[in-house]
Formats: sequence, C-alpha cells, structure tokens
Amino acid sequence: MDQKTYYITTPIYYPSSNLHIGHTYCTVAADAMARFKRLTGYDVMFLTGTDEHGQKLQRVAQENHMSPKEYVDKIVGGIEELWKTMEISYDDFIRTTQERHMKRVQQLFMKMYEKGDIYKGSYEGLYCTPCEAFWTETQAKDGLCPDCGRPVETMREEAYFFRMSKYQDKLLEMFENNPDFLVPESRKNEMVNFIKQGLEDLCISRSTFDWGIPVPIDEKHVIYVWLDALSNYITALGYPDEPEKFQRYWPADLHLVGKEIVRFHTLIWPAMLMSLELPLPKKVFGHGWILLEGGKMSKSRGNVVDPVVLIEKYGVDALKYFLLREYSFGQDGIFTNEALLNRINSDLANDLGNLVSRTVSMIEKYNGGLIPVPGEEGEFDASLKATALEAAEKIEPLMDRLNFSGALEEIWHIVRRTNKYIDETTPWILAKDPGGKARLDAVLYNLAEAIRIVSVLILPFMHNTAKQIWAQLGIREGEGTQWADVFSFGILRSGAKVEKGPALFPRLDIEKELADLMALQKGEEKDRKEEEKKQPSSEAEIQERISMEDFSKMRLQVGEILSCKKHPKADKLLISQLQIGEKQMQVVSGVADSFTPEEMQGKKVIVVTNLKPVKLRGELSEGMILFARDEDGSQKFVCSEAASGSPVK
RNA sequence: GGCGGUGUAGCUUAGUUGGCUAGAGCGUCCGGUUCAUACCCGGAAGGUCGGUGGUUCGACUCCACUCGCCGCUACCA
Repeated sequence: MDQKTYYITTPIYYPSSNLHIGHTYCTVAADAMARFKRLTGYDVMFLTGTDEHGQKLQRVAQENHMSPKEYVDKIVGGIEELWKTMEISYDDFIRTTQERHMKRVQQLFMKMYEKGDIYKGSYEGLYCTPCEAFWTETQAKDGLCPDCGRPVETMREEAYFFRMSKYQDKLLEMFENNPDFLVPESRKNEMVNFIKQGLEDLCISRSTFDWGIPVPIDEKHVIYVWLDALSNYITALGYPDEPEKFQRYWPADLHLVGKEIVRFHTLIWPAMLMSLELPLPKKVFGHGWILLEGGKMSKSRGNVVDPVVLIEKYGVDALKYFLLREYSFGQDGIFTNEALLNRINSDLANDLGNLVSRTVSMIEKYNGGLIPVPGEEGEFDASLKATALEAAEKIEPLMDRLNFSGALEEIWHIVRRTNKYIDETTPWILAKDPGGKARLDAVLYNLAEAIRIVSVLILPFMHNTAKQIWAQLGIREGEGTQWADVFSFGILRSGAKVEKGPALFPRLDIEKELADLMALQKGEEKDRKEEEKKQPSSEAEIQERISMEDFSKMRLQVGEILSCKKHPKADKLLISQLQIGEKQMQVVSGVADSFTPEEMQGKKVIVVTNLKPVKLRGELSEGMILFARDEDGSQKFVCSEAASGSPVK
C-alpha cells in the first residue's frame, strides 16, 4: 500500500477537429513515461482527456448541423479510437462534459468564490467602436482614440474574475524555490518576466455563449476555459467530493504540456491551486512541436500527417520509436517522411531486427534451435556484458529528465555492441571447428542474453516488439522480463527453443514508400478540397446571400496605384496612393507579406471607393483594394485594363 | 513593432554549473565479413560551434551588439 505513486497527465485536447501527429507526440511521450514508471515499480495514474466546451466548438458544431454534444461525441470517439490504435495505456480519460467533472468544477468555483478569490466585475474600458479596441485612460487622452482620433466610449461587460493579482508574489516565490518546477529551464525565465510585468485578474466567465458549465450562482454565465479545463487534473481524481484517489495521487508528478500552454499551467493553474489551498504539481514539462517543412502543422493549412496511415503501413512501435528517438523532447522538430523511413530502416530493420534475425538463425543452425548452456568464456565477453548492464543505470536518470531520445540511444549502444560482438567472435568459423563448440555455445548464449536485456529495456517504448523478441527467443513472460532482470547478465534459460519468426521490421524500399506516401497525401488533400467545395452550398451560406440592393450600395472602380510605401508602424500594412479618375485617395492594405511596394506601384486594381475612411495604426485609409486569395493562401492582384476611374459593375 | 525561442559537420542533432584534440546517428568514400532483413563490422573525409566585439589564464558554453529562421501578438476597410 505504501507503493510509490506517479501521476502523469497530458493536456486535454480540444476536439474541434481530428488530431494529428503533433497531438499524438505528446501522448506517446506520456505513455512511454507511464509505462516506464510502471515497469520500475510505481503505482501509476496516467490521465488524458478532452476539453469540450467553448464558443469555437459551439460554432463548429453549428456549421456541421449538429448539437455541440453530438459533435464532440463524434470527434472524441475518434480520439479514443486513435489512442486505442496507438495502444496508449492511460488509466482514465476525462471529458469536461462529463457529469463528474461539471459538478466538481462548480464546487471549485464556489470554494474560490466563498474565499473571496472570485468576484463579479466587468470588463470596463474606453472603447473605440470603429477600431474595435479598448484603451486605457492614459492612452485615450482627452477621451479620444489614439489611433483614429475619434471619441471613445465607456463599455461594460459583466463577468466573473479570479484574483490572479493576489498570487503574484507567491508565484514568484514558487519559481525561486522550485528550480525544477518548470522544465526546460529556458521557459522559466519567460514566466518569471511575465509575472514581473504584473498579473491582471483573470476573467473566468463568459455570457456571450452558453456551451459550458454554468456558473453556479449566476445562470447567465458559463465558466470560461481556464477553470473548466485546467481543473480536470484534480476533478478526474475525485476532488473535492470523493477524495480517495486525490489523496493517493495528488500532487501530480508531471504535467506534460506543449510549449504554447506553459503559461497557463505554470501561472494560472498554480494560482488556482493556491486559492484552493492545495499542493502544487511537482513538475511541468513544456515540450516542443513537431513541425512540417515550412511551418507549424495545422488543419487549416492541410499539411497534417495522419498518424493512422503511418501506423497501418509501418506499425505502432515504429512510429512511437521514431517520434521519441528522432526529436529532442523539449525542442521543436521537423517531420519528414524521409526521416521516418530512414529511422525505420537503419535503427529498426538493420540494427535491431537484423540482429535478432541473425542470432536466431545461428542458434537454429549451430545448436539445433536451443539456447545453449554458456560454455567457454572468451575475449570480448566482458565488454559486451558491461555495455548491456550499464545501460539501465544510465536510462533511469535520462528518463527522469524526459530525455527519451537519449534513453533510446543508450539502448541502441547495446544493439550495436552486440552486432559488433558477432563480428569479433565469428560464430560461423567456430562452427566449422568441432573444438570450437564450447566457445560457440558461450557466444550464442551471450548474444541471446544481450538481446533479452534489450527487449526489456524497450518495453516502455515498443512493447509489441519486445514480445515478438521473446517469442523468437523462447522467453516466457515473467522469466527475465522484469526491470530488475536488466541488471544481471546470464539469467536467460538454457534449453529454451527459439523460433524464427517474420522479420521484426521488414526493410523498406524508401523510394517506393516515399512515392506511396506522397500519393496518399495527395489523395487526402483532394478529399479535403472536395469537401470544402461542398461547404458553400450549405444552408447557412445561402441565408447569407445579399440582395441586389445591398450590392449596389458598394461602389467599385478601377484605380491606378501611383505610389506605395510601407506602413511605418505596422509589419503587414502597405500604404498606397491611388488615382481614381480625377480623384486621388490613400488606401492601407494588409498585403505586405505578399507584395513589395515596388510590385504594387503602377498596377491598375479594383477599389471599393465608398467605404467609410478610417485610420489604421495612425494612417488614413479611404477605401479597399481587392485581392484574390490563391489556394496556397497567397494574395494575387485583381487587375483591370480599363481606364482609371471606370466603374466596375 | 512588442514579447519569446532558436542558429553546432551535406542532413538530424548531443554538449547539465566555462577546461575538448567539439561528440553521435544518417549520408558519402575506402576496407573487412557472409550468420543475417544487399545486412553487419572497421577506417576516413567533413565543423573558423550564425557574425562581431568583450569578460577570462581559458568560451560552443557568460555579457553586449548584429544577422538569419521560427512562434505568439498588434495592424489586414
């Protein structure tokens, strides 16, 4: 009962669309960690789940003509299916729409409210309607908008706030006293600086949508993401009304999060826990992102790698191995098909798979398929044993630092050392000489034994492969397959019957696989585009159609860009002087990332000439130049050959 | 523009408090081997550690400035 516990969490994912390899990255890492801790004797609690509330989901569901609940059920079903495919060993899956979570969030809200840490306030600010911006009193001198110079008005929106500011000093103290709280360390300075700039109270309710947990004392409001989502880590443990698990596992040993949500997990979440007077999590790890060549992975850009496709083609173990071996967990990494295929071939097929294959073959050929009794010791044995035995010692600290890549590298040292051992001892020569039998037996035994150690070490990362190795070496589960067995060399059972199986990882024809993957990805892209094409015919779009009357309100004319320059105070804006017939006007456009001012100059473009003038970051814009957006997202000119000033109808 | 990250061999990268002749894997070239999934083993070539300046006996490691890339963020009438 006094077994050491280990509580590890992933973020709860937002099911507005299907997950991609970036999400699976975090979960795979958490899974490896959870398996490692179980293997090394901990009572592990591994939690993952989904964050299912919020305006965005409500809207996406509507677009798909579903209720929010129907929509999230569908997506979450897919996520659970994916975790099953990837053999993620989570102990609990929390959904923020579950009753157990909702009621507890309300209880948490009340605790914090009764303590005085939640108060009803309002967004209040000086608001400039045309600029859609709030200004502070010092910014809006004399009640005028600093951008466009028009009068601002006082706006108010009622909301509940959490007194973050109250915990500012305590948070700073926490960072000072717990240097290991946030890892990697580079992220820590960022947070400390953020706190020092001053923390504002946090708005934790919304009244502009209703897909959320109602504020218990105010039906008009729902609880906003922070309190709803972050608290999953304790509501899943039953806090506060069923505290048994909570007492056992809290505080969490590790919150695994992406670097983009480090701030929420190291400032807001601790502050909330402080308010609840609960212990803080021991560690938050902010991992990097898996990027594609050319940028971050995102559904909207369509450059998403589908983990299911990769698993179907190459297996779960290969994908997991690749993700954890190829990338440094704290940093970003670039995913390419080539990298994946090369890893599979060189590390898995050539090194490990082939080692098992040649070892089993030799035992079959030279010893009738039975693991021999170790015979005559010889040169190289000590070195092989040393390499095999020291790995485990090195792996433990590496795993505690979430250095999966380093841990796997350590294991592959053994694999390479063992391959080398074969070359050094040349069993095929020993086999030709009857006098070499005793030495041959020792060599074959040592080979199998080294592989046995490898098989146990890879258990947290690739348990299927481990089991296949056991099957081939005639190892029964429980016989030398525990973590403790990795510290002694020579416990493999002699006389066991080996059985050559199919190749662990068949060698891939990289050229062919690349072509296949490319074709698959193209196919997916096509499907996606077809789906997009269908979208505009949806009812919502039809309702949005405008009348001829609406259209005729707009005045479109051909204009020539006389000159163009960069906006001095904005990166994305260009300021153009236009000749529209007899008139000239200035227009600001957000196309600086597509065109240089030189490219703009001299073009005859279509301009909306009767828009209300506004100031954009201080520069007057009297109209709007029309651009077309290409499928890759880039802007293209819409030009006309007609004379400047010609009406466009 | 603001905030932050990052920049080490052709590629992916390690480098925990400054002491290294800067490691590794892939790729390349040369050699060995045949038990094995045309695999494995050995060797070699390849780095002014983005640039400049500073601190120091000594800097890839610390400081300043600078350039490149990336992210968040404001502006996209």
